[in-house]
Amino acid sequence: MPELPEVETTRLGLLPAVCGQRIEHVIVRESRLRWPVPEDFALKLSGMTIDNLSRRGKYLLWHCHERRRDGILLSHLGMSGALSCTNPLTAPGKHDHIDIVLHNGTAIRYTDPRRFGAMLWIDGKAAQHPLLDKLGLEPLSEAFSGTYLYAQSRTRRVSVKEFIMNGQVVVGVGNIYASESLHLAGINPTLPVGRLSRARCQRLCDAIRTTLQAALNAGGSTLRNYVNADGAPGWFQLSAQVYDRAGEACRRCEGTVRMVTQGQRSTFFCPRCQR
DNA sequence: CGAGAGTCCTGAAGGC
DNA sequence: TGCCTTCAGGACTCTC
Repeated sequence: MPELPEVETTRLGLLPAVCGQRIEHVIVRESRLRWPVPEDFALKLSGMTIDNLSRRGKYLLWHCHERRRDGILLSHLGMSGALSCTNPLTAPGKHDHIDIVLHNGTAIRYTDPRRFGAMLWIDGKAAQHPLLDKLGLEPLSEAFSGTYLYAQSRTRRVSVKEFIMNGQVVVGVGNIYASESLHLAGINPTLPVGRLSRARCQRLCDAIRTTLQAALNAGGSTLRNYVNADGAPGWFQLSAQVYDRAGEACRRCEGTVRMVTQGQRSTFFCPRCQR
């Protein structure tokens, strides 16, 4: 499932293929995504030139313009979505919901078996949208620090794991990387976040950075059907320290990895070296 | 406002 | 073999 590193990998893969390209037409085969694809979606996109592809959290922002019209295509991969470059003549599969056909003859194909993803259109130049307005800090930005985590968490009673997965605090830390980051930081995921010391918040911040950066360097991770923009599967999960390893030996100490449920999500951790 | 539960969806996995 | 049930998971949305 795409987490921030996968989304960034997708962005980097698509960037050279779409930048400066005019959109010839758009085919919407299935409009029932996370939110219904608007009726006029294809119409709004047609004729637009893609100027840039940026990312905010796990959202991709396709900045477009026409003669006297600007807009942003906002896309999200949900948990099973993928964007790939393809020949538009290639027969679409069962879950190939949208094709964005470019002037150069290639198509950006959006595939998403579970349809948790999204494709929306924002009129105008400003990246203002209810979905973007309340997002927390980018984990790889300067502003994201131990001090920030400490300050934001003082009054909160949720567990540290649920806290770092809250997109209004920090974006892009999904279920896999939350477990991995906490393991690296040596912090028990069930601790109430409001009780973490300054020093531990700093360790956690560093661990989140390190974990996401490592995944980014590796080209994104994958579970089951994730495919990046070049069609190559990632491999980060092969080096997971705790995720999906319940009952197995901790890779850092003599402990055994345990699974617990937090906020209806599974968490993996080593009770021996995460306290 | 914060916390917790509910919701969308389909493929994989397990039980019988 | 095949049907049925359960579960996972991002993140918005609702309820308390």
